[in-house]
Amino acid sequence: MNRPGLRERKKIETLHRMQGEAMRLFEEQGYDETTIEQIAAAAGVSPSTFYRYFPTKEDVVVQDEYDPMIVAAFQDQPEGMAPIEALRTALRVLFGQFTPEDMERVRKRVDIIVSVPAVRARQVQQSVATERLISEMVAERTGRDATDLEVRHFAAVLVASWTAGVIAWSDGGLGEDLMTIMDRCLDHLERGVPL
Amino acid sequence: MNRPGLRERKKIETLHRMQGEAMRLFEEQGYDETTIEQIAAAAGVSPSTFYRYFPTKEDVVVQDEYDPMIVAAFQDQPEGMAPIEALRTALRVLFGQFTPEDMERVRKRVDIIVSVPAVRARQVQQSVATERLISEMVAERTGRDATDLEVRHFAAVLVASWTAGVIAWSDGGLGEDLMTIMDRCLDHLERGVPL
DNA sequence: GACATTTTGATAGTAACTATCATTTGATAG
DNA sequence: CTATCAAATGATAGTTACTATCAAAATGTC
Repeated sequence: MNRPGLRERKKIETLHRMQGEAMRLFEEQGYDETTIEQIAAAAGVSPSTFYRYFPTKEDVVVQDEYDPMIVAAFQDQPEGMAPIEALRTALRVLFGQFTPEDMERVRKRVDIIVSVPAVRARQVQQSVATERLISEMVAERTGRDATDLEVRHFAAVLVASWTAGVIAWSDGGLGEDLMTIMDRCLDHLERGVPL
Repeated sequence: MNRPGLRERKKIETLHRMQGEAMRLFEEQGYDETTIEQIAAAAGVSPSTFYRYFPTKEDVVVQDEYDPMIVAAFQDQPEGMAPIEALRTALRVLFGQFTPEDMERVRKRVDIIVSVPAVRARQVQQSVATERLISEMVAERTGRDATDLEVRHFAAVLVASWTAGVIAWSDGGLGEDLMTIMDRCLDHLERGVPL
């Protein structure tokens, strides 16, 4: 069996070091004021290496490994469960595994995503991929086609709901925790967003 | 009263010429393969002038004058009307004023928005502004606060629904017209996106 | 026609990103 | 342990979007 190996371990370590140093520099001097050269230098690598790990500067903030976890948690839910309910439960399970440090990291990232337009834009590109993922999972679950208007609409609206929740959580200070806000958003959505 | 004047007329003309030439070049040789220098040259202006009209290359596709029209049409709707219904009607009114040529132009723009990630990202930044606009209009109408979670959630989800509709329309070939698709999306949303 | 103001053009510079090739480092077989 | 191969890194040069600044031209006003 393929044990991790020094090579792979070093790569992961380098990746995390670059992300860590980048976040530190962003906090200290701002996103736009930080160059890739600085990030690379702080992490002890060349700019070339930076670009091998992150296709764009924005990715150093946006990139994470949560998507496959969500997919797994979603598919763990029982067949008969309604899609929106399955997703809610999946998120609950995922958050349950997060340490407070994880949450703090997420919050810092979201802060930048919300406040730097270019990063937010990049995040949205990610969301498009997530939408497709949801469309496919939901299509499989309901026996519909993934290109069906209502399936795609469901995915788009759900991602928007989720995003709105995260943003509200991030700039809402320490008011409520993320899951509570998410529940309120999903409830509101299920009722047809009445006002 | 301020009559248009030669100066303003020329500016509008220059703006439209740049957008027109840009769209032509994008169609002919692709978005990424077209430089701002080329667009400026084709429109008979300097690159400096291009940047005075459009802050980014993406804006030449994304920028339009529809937002204020939507706001106006929305505020024309009777007080008592539910927000989602008022918006639906406002859109219907707006589309009614569009010529087939307008629609063709919109479709070409949407094609690029959907297919070029950078442009789509820029469009999303616009959408964030639109969300805020909707939040404020809805807040005024319902007597709530514009920073209220449910108000912001409503705006976010509504913009997502609308966007999903436009995208489906754009790559759905000549199947249905935009307003029909929009109606289906808004209906689906009002019912709580059941599947 | 003279003057003020707005719009444009030209120039130089920064930084993100790409492409390419030589160099180093970790994995592997003998 | 060494020789060899593959993967990862570094260095270099170049393109292009975008910024800042100042001089020149076009337009509006008296």
